[in-house]
Amino acid sequence: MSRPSALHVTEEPVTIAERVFAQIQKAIVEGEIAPGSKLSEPELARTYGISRGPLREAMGQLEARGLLTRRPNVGARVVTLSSEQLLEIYRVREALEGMAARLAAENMSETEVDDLRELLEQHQTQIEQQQGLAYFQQEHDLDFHYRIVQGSKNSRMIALLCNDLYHLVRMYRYQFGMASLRATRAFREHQHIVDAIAEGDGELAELLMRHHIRAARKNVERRLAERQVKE
Amino acid sequence: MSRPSALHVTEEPVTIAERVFAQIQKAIVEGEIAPGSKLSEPELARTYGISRGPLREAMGQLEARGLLTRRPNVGARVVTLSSEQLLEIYRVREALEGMAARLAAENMSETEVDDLRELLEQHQTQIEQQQGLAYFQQEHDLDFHYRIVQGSKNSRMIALLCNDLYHLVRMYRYQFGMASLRATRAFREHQHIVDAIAEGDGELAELLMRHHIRAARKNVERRLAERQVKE
DNA sequence: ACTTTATTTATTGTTGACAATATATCCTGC
DNA sequence: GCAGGATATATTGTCAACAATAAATAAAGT
Repeated sequence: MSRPSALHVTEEPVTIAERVFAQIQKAIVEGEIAPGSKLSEPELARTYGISRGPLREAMGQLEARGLLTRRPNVGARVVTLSSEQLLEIYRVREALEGMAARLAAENMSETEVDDLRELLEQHQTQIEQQQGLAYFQQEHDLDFHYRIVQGSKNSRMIALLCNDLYHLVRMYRYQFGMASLRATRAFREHQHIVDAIAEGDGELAELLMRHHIRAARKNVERRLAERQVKE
Repeated sequence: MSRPSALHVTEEPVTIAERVFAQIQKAIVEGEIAPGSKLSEPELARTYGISRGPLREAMGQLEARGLLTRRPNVGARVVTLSSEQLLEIYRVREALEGMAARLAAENMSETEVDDLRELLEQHQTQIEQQQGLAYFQQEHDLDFHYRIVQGSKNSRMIALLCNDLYHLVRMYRYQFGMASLRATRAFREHQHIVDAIAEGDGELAELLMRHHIRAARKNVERRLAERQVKE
């Protein structure tokens, strides 16, 4: 089962396992299948109208993506991403996205940079509509970070972040509604990153991106600490 | 099928799929199953004495690890890692291992650092026996980089590098026999990295590690260029 | 009433068979 | 001899059934 991607070529046959993998992934990320919940193969097979064979294959891929864990003879359970794990992911993101920004500065065409600026304009409109109170990243090509990673032209990095980690991050966002409350600042940081990329300044792009992700991590840390005090 | 790890707890049941996954992974990494070769399910099932169901699950996991690709209705093929892809992996490694070294400087205990120095002593003996001509990294706990990543205590990073990428790197080494010819220099760099970690200097540890990986990448680039001239 | 043991039920892991698809082989025409 | 079409064969994807294991329930003991 090859990994489904957003740029799926429609002539290529798609196995049942691949289709169901995408459906279950979406259901998990969006919380329709709750974190921590036990997955029943017979039930899921009935729900999707397939046999358990391809369902198990789909579940294997979901496990490989970190969205669920499986224990032999016991079954599969959707992950509950602890705050420690979320912070771990931010460390990985800092490293990888920093490097991605550096590579994007080297590899992105002028057209691509223009497209990215246009995306930021859309984001600006969005922020204004929310009166500077929130900055949501939408999926895939509408997500600033996703676009930078694509701009790195490093397929391994793209696979790690866009196929794996970003799903986990989105899952956490659905769960805890962690819209960025640093909207205007985050937006400005995005703009600076694009400026550095446009100038082909890889070192600066990396520095700015790492700082940006680190600030987001610290923000998450702060909010987790606040929540802990509340409990 | 949970990911088999080197620290496998023996009381936990191991499915056939997990067992065969490990066997096939080893066979692929060590070149026993040649890069580029087509995998036949009936043949592999006969070889390992199992049915095709768990074999397919194992192959799904191998695909998730990047060791093979699968096309619907066509079958699976062991990857041939191109030089571009190898260089991509070095970029990812530079980013992740740099961050891992930083985290190791924060998280490793004195005992762990001592153990690491001891490993380096063994490595020194090895280099002397080879008259400074080669510096092989052996598997897992005997591999310097593996140990640093473990020292990061970041499970996500460990999963990405130790469970995924390092297998690919080892596969390439088996294929092209790319023992490090910068033995004494690489060894000295390892020592400096450990020094920085021992001092708890995360920034320096990261800088040194990144430089080390970058030097290795440039070395690979140079050798690929030389080989191209030869052809 | 609570704990332990035994039994039942449901689920997970595996197998072999069938359907669908691709590949290999054979045949015909130029 | 080569190209294209037809046929045969092998492989891949899926299904349903069986075996093994864990969880749930019931029964027995204290």
